[in-house]
Amino acid sequence: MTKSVTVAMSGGVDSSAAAILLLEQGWDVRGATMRHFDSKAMGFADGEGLEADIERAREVCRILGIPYRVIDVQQEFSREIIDYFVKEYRCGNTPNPCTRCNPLIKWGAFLDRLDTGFMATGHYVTVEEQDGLFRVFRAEDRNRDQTYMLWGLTQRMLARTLFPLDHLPKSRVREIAKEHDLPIHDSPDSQENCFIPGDYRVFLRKYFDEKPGDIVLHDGTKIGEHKGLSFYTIGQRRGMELPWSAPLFVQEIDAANNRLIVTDDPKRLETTRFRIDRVNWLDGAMPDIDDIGVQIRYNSKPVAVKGIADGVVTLEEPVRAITPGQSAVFYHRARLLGGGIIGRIS
RNA sequence: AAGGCCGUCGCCAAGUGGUAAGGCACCAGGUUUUGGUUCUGGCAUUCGGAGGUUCGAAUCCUCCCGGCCUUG
Repeated sequence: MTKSVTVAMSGGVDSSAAAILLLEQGWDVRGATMRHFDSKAMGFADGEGLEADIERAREVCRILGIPYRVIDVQQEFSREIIDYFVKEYRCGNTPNPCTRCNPLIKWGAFLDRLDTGFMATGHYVTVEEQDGLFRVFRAEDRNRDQTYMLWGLTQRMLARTLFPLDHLPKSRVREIAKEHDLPIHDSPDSQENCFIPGDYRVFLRKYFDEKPGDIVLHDGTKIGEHKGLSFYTIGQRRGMELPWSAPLFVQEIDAANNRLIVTDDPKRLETTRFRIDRVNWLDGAMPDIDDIGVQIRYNSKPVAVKGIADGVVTLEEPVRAITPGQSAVFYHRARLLGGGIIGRIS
């Protein structure tokens, strides 16, 4: 009997190609998309946003001749992701909704509702079973690697997941889509925040009022006024609207005093320690490995970890703009070990 | 009132006769399943105003306007 798998279809090239590959491998393939928010209510125009993605996914499944359905996870998404997103900005943090949505919604509410044993996604990551554990590795096409977003996954989730794109370059994925006459083979790669059209700050204003306050230099001198703390994140350069001899970067968000602390000295953005909360290790526990690197940003190189103890990560060398609310992701070379949420180190 | 200094892009600022550097800010793109970073491109036909000298002026001269400092 053929095993069945549901491909989480985004309406894009990657998940569509994943479905094709699985079909070629002989799987009983179905397609599904999660409806995690109300496109219209969130302010997306017709032809954009989730409903448009759903129609594209539906069309792809029609062409491939596989069943398709939409699974509603709005309640969970609203509670776990949107509320969280707003709350984090409110207290001066910079949330990373994707890394939370993955374990809680996509590999949570969505996966729970599938009627197939497996789920497949269009992520560019590699998974191998070693010593009875599923281990996740960076994609061969490093430019496409998406392991950073998956630090919250567990063995239980990985056991049910397939990543058919693991060894493919993006160019090949596009070819596959084209060979099958999918209308989306040349669709653009990336979106921004999937549930917010345009500027996230406009969205935040529906939940709370932005409160202007002081912009102070690292020595405490007031040099301007900010538009509301949620307009900024650590390391940010744009948006201060302050003429200065050199670029100014956000050094700290002082939510308690509604102040934005900025600096023109990039050295001051560097840190070698940070708190880490809600840690998850893919193996179920912190692996006994010496050579651990941590990546504190989606597009950056990992830095060698000196130690992890009492919820504090110490680095071998300073890193710029470590930002509370963002994800710190641990690696051993190409292998994803786990991650956590960066906290404030008082 | 007199003497001195100064007035160049939103801010800072080069340029003292040869046809407007640069930094910041801002804007537009590229990169990117968060935010941010970063990269690329754009950004004064014009130098407080009006005249004059000159082949040619932001640069020299005259007057006016505005700001700052010093002495009354």
